[in-house]
Amino acid sequence: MAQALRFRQALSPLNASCHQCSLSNLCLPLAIQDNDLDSLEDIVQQGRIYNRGEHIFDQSTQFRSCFAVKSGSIKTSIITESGEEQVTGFFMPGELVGLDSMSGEAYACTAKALERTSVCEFPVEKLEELTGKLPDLQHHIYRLMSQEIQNSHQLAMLLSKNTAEERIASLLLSLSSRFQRRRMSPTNFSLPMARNDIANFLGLAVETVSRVFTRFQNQGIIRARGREVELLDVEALQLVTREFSRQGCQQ
Amino acid sequence: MAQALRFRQALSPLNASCHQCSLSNLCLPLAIQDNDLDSLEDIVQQGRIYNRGEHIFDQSTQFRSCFAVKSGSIKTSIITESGEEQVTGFFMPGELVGLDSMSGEAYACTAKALERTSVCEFPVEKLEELTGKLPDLQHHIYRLMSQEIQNSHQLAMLLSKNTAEERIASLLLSLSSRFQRRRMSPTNFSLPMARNDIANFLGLAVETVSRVFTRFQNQGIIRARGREVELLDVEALQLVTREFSRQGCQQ
DNA sequence: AGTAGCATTTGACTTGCATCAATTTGGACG
DNA sequence: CGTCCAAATTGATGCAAGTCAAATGCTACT
Repeated sequence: MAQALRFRQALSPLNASCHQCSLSNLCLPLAIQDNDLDSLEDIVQQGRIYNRGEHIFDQSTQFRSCFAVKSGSIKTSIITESGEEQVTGFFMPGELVGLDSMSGEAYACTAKALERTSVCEFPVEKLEELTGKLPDLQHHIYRLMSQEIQNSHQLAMLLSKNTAEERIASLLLSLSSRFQRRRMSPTNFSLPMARNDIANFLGLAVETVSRVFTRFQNQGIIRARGREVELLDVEALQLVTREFSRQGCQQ
Repeated sequence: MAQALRFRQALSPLNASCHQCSLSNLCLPLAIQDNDLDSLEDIVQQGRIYNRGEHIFDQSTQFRSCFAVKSGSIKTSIITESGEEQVTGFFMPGELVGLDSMSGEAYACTAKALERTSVCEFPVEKLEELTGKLPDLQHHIYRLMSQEIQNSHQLAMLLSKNTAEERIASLLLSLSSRFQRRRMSPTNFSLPMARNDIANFLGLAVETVSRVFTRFQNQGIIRARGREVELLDVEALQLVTREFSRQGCQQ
């Protein structure tokens, strides 16, 4: 019986060790030596499973850990005193949530499961201790945080310079490439988030998102039924995201 | 002669050691023990002085160092292939530039001196080595990077949810508090950047920035002559930034 | 299976800000 | 000290996207 249990644990994606985890090369690419992975594994806690809509943490939670998404997906958002929400990101398997909270006592944002989601938990205290010992791991964390800053700058650029169509095309392409990284279809996937979240993330009204989706559909660029999306013409999408820049060139 | 030179070095703000630097408690707050400061000082290079408009680095420069602003100010921006510019931040004395570039080979943005500006240079390789040895310093860097992510999220929120007036009020208040941190007047300062940079940063047209400035002036909230700004009614400004939220509350 | 309560879509109308155009101001420099 | 060019201001107009309103589609729950 104990044998059977151990066996089950080894196979279940939810309890997979870092070594076995199919995401380890996303979550902790190259950087980490095999024996370093052992040390990391010592501090990783298998997080629980969250149902759709459940909070992993919110802005009143004391900051304790970062979380790697194992399966499912998470949205992070800032909620202002007045209840306004600003979605700051969507996180898919292999991506790390909580890096923006490494200053301050409480989390800087609220993280909510968009669907049934499982995570790995990295207690920061132990993580910092470990990165002090493993230069490669430290370097990797720096990279991830820096990447997070860049992503956010890209978002700011999108928000300040691009039209609704361009923003949505960008998001679709971003999702596409992230599905591809996980060896899933880059052209046929189901959106983990609601139209509302897309709109909020991209600084648009829901109605506008909806309209752009149907416009893209009428142009034969995508096919969308609810959350199911098929990218029919990726090149056209890429063209949309660059439309603005091309105009800039012509001047 | 050698004596005289050493003496000059010790006093000049441009060559001040970290111990002597008046900014050290901004740039490296509390976190750093006194003897740790020695180690840090060993790796810090006294950067040169940049004239207004000079590049500290750009997106084609190989990433090598982060820079702390000692005097003057810097603007960072992303320049797209098509020449579009998106200003991503303004950096004043005591603030650290380049954290967004810690992934990748080249800098993620372009940094330009807004006025005559001097910097300290931290070669990343040595910095990473040092943070591996000094947990407090490592923690501090994590904090700074995390703060940078949060700032960028705040900017995204500003861009996606707030009106022109709210954005500009926010910027003025941000500058105000940063001047205050440096023990300078929080109500009477001169903008280091042009209207153009403000507009770009806030996702507005220059004309709009100009109009909002005069509107604020007519309302008696500020007084502005070119780059010289006086905040006459800080509370009113704060009220402007919250106007949106208040409406949200009323619903 | 039926219903309640959201999420999404579609249409009609409004508006804040961009754009275009024309001055005015101001700083650098011979 | 005047000249020149870039920065800033001001005015007039148009449009992309927001808002309001209503219909339809989902999905979960009893």
